[in-house]
Amino acid sequence: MKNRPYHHGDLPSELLARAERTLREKGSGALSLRELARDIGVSPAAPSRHFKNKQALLDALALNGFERFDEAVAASQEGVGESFGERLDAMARAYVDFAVANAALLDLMFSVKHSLEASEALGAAAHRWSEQFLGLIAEGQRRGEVRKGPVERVALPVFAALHGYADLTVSGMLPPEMTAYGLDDVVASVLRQCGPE
Amino acid sequence: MKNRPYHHGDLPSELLARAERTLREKGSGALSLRELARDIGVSPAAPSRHFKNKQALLDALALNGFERFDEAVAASQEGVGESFGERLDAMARAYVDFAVANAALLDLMFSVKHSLEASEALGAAAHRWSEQFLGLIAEGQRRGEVRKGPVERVALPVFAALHGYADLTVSGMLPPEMTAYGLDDVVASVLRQCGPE
DNA sequence: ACCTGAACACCGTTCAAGT
DNA sequence: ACCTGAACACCGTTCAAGT
Repeated sequence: MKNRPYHHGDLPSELLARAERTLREKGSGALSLRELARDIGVSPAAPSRHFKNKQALLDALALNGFERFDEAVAASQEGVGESFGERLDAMARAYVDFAVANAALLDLMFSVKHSLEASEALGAAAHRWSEQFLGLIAEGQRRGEVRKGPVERVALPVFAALHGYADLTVSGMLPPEMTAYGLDDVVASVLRQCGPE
Repeated sequence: MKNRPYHHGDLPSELLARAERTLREKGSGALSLRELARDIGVSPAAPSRHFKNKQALLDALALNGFERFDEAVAASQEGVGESFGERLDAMARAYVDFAVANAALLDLMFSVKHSLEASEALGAAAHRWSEQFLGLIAEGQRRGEVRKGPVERVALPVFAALHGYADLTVSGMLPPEMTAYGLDDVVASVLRQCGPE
């Protein structure tokens, strides 16, 4: 199936793919460029042609993660009702699902230490996602289902609640029995907090 | 001042102290046992007498962090009014202050990968803090300032909002101008969401 | 009991040299 | 253009040996 034109074919994407797999399976601490190269069957110096250093590979992984996150969030809004409650619930569920399925990757995405070049692209990807979120709140306001006020300020507490719940779930700080109704409770309380009047 | 009885005196606590300093100044990635030993003026093998391996030192750091966190949260409740709003505000502020002042440490505390022996002690420390938090909510209910219901379920969305806001602040995902009123907005929205009826 | 010295197997990164 | 081979300076960890 895999056609290696000359030396390898597409080392960069195979590096990314393998890196993400070990990220998922063994955590970010266990990610070694040399091991990656070994598994792929290439010399220890080969990766450096495509990623300046290890951080560059991590940055690429994070960027890729944000893009898929954007897509997942956008997809969650398709074929769902128009009410704010339904749309928020769908988005919250997409958020938490992504977080659970990509725990180590999410950690990377929201980690502080990114190179300067990367944080530009990362900032853009994060911005695209925040635009989706702000759009949801703004539409809720237009429909009169969310209270008035500057959209960023109304959105922040909502964002904090979703992000916090996702983070708590992923880091295992939640009593397991709570995962059953936890998100429902969070969404319900956000709706209560957002309501007009 | 420092009296070195024979070989060093108190290597374990000097290791912890230095480790936390580099954690704060250069992040968790830059923490090296060998460098620590070098700075202290001790052989590379010396640390292993006191911490079985690197993870054990990280565990000890995290545990220590939780203890100080517990204290800071408890201290925030002293000399503050009795209303739920005031007490919640004080606790939220203590939470975020600690998070900002100890970003890398907090990351460690809420990180997934702890050894099994450590996670027992860590779980206990995390439990003590959650007891404080649940106590706050329960008292709010007793005073009729927080709506009724199982205290863990009422508390979870509140906890998620605080934790999420702290995490967003620390990871720099918040537009800087928002840090001025962000926490006020979060606390206000939590109060709205918690209110009875 | 506490630490040293030396060793082992591993890193990330660089750079000449090969194809 | 893409990769290899070899080297460099660093790791964490172990273990005999010293005090």
